[in-house]
Amino acid sequence: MAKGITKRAQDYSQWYIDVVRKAELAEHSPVKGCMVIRPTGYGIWEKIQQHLDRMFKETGHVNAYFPMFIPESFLKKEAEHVEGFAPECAVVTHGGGKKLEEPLVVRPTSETIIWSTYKNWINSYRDLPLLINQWANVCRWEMRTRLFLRTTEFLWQEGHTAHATHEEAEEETMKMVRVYQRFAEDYMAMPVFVGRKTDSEKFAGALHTYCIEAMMQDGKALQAGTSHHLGQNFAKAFDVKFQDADKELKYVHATSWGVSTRLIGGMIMTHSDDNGLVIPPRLAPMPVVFVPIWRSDEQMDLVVGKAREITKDWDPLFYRIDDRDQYKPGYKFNEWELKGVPIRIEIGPRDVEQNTVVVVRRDTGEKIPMPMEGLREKLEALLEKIQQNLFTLAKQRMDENLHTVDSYDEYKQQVGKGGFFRVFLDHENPEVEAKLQEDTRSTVRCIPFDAPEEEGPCMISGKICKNRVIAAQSY
RNA sequence: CGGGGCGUAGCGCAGCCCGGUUAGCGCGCCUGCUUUGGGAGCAGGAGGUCCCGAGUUCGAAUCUCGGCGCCCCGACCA
Repeated sequence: MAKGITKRAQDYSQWYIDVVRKAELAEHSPVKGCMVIRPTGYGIWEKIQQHLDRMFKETGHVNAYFPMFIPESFLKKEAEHVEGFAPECAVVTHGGGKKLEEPLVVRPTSETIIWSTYKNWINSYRDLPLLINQWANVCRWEMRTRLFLRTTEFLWQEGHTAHATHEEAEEETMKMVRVYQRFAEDYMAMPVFVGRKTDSEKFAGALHTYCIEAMMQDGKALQAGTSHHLGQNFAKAFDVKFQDADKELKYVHATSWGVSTRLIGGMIMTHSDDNGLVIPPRLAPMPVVFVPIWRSDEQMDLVVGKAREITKDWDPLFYRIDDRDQYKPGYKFNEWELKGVPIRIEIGPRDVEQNTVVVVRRDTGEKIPMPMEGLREKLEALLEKIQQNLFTLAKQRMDENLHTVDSYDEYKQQVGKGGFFRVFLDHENPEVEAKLQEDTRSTVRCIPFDAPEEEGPCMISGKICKNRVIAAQSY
């Protein structure tokens, strides 16, 4: 495997870029910071969309679309929101050859344009809850970019809901972060911590933010999805009121939640190895590739013909027969491994004679001889096994790199090596968080939901805290 | 915006310090033959604004000055 990709700790960034490039997922565009998603990468995004969209609809949401341009004044209506987003906004000042009366902001997120519209849609408690999602692109002018993880423009989904009560909005916020958790774990095979963001890390304009945090192979954290309880902040800023059953006029309660193409970056850094990309079966646009092996033209007809015969009733999106004549089998083996296809099937003259094929797992490299009969069912079962195995491996890695630390000295020593740290930290004190970040370049990733109850002194200030938080360096 | 590195064929790079044949190598590409169960071999071939500009010199990819662009590491963030 001399031509593979080497995953050394100090070269982790380079390794990541190599996987993205060599698997032909994406590349930088001529416009700095923007990304061209190639067909292979976009196919994975389509699978993510497909599963998530279904989960949203199962929980009562519908899709809609709102404009990309937002009048600058809209953004300014919610004070915290504008403060949080203004520095990273792209602004359009000219149109039709003339200077615009009011500049248009290219959406960094759509709360403002959506709430200015919801105002017209909501009059009565009978209009609630309003449960809408949109698939869109957004633009954030970040200083430093990295393919999939942080690009100037990126694709995402953003849900925006309106509710009659605080409790109902809270329930929605929690429900959606759990949907993200389920998606990450069951579809991406990526275990996550679920919890609440600290006040300094929460969404600009939210009461609080829930999130899922995943651990990459270098031990760094990746925020993989967020769900915000917006309270009545946007309803008040955009004057969205409804008349309740008790005849009172009330402001609605809002939530918003989103995940982005960053998930693809998370997938890469969770599963890929030195031979390239590893795609969890449920996200694989093409789960199975046949590599026929032949010597002569007659053998080629025989072997390729047999592969076509086996697959004649199969879903064409499930597999591909790689009958390209210009490459040798060894080349194809490596190429499909680089591109992360979960299962490769080798079929040669010997196999045809014995009515068997050789099935090769991308996750373990294991070669399994299988009879041609009932192959499709066996492959489905194996894909499920691979999916489970990838999750188990990632979960093991996360558990192994989860540390419980009480002394700040020890934390400072350990945190640079990667991993998540369960620590007592007075996250209600912004100075403590600021010191943590300055000393260690790490942050509180979340205050986890599913953690045992514990009490202890903050490792920086000594103040007694009711729960441990998860701290780590992050992307 | 700070600190480091780079810019030479489609891609990856050597050459530069110490100026001097026709600017070279690997991959890829084209042609032919042999190959095909883990990245094929041989032979022939195409492909260059040496980032841009100015200067020094008989002579610049190489030295000097100025510019532009990219990558990495920080501050900011999904």
